[in-house]
Amino acid sequence: MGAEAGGPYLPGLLSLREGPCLSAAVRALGASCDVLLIDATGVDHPRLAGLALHLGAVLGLPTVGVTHRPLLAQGAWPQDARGAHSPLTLDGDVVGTWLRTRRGARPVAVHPGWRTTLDDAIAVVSAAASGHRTPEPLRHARHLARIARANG
DNA sequence: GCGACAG
DNA sequence: ATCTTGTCGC
Repeated sequence: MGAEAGGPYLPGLLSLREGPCLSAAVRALGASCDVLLIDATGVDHPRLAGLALHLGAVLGLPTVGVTHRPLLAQGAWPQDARGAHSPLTLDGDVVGTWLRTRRGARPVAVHPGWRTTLDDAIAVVSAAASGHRTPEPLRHARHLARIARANG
């Protein structure tokens, strides 16, 4: 599978670098899915078009984004309780939410993506986290990426 | 020119 | 992202 980056990493232009490779990879799977969990933002973007939204539009698949921190949006952290969440706003609009996936760990930023709502996003990330800060699918993907990188 | 803005 | 060091909880 072609794994060439589409360009250098530049804040706001992540989809230019990761988009081509990711869309090709998802298509290569040849399998259907209910929703794609993307390590990127949605409307929280300089042009309101983060990679989670971009990829979902290109593939025609629902997406939910989750990142360590917001790109431009801001919001106070929720209380330190599992499942607690607080809004992330950009120019007065709620574009995502902080979500405490695990007690004692800093919250993750959750972003509604292509054809998903804020509630959908929270539900998907909460269910996928299951006790860990990072959703299991993303931890698994990173694990596989490390192994692939170690080989050739 | 500098700062910072996903990864 | 990637790297290193230190701390905490299971």
